[in-house]
Amino acid sequence: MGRKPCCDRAAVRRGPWSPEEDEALRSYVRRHGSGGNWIAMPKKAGLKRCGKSCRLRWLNYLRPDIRHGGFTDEEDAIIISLYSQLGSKWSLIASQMEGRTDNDVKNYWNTKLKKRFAAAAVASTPSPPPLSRLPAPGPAHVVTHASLFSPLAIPTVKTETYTCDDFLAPAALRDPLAAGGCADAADGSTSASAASSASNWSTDNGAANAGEGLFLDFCAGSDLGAADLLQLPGGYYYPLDPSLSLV
DNA sequence: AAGAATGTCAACCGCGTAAGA
DNA sequence: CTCTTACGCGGTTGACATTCT
Repeated sequence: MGRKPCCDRAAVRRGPWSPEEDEALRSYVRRHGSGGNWIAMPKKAGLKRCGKSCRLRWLNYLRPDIRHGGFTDEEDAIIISLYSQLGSKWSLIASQMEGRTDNDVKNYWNTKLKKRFAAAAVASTPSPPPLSRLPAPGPAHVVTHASLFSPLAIPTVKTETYTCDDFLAPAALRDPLAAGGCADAADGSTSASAASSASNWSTDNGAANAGEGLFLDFCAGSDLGAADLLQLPGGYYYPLDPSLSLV
């Protein structure tokens, strides 16, 4: 007993879109917009497609401002940082990035970033965490993304597009990093303007982190400048270059 | 060269919810 | 209010491409 389908599956085409269908959809939306009704639109546009399918095709592929692939380090940083704060709110994350769709960001996370992230976590396990961060005694911890970060309250969601600067460490924090010191939490002060990015730099671990099971202690080696690290909530760092070795 | 394994990404599915009747 | 409808979203699937053995 599933939910009833949104359209007659026997009467609609499914699977990959042909160039002709793309063109029909594109030209219809250009002339009329979606008309505020995706369900009725395919019929008007002469398409034998489900309205949902049309909407998805337009939003994820045909929209003129879409960019595919070629994610930059800055975009990686944005995704990782926002994921650490928001979780799998792909539409929210994508909305902070020019020309990216939730589907694109989700796919990119699942196929690339997640693995880099997992590899970093594995690489960090052999070295014991600093005493000040030892987890409280308790049951064995399962290593999940959620377990890597403390919950973080997001006061507001930035409505404009993030820039790379939003994710650069404050100068006071960057200097000790560039000097090769271990990337431990600084004082958390920040001059970042956006509320959410400011929260990125609020590095006070506080009591919220007590009991967290696994800690990523990325220490900056001599070849590892601050620009190569993304700081994550809770005083953690993520190496933007996957080839960088972790201590 | 061929088959298997793995990666990538477009598309689908179904749930939650807002809006309107 | 309740019900219906459509939209938007996140999770998942499956086809195709690429790499490995």
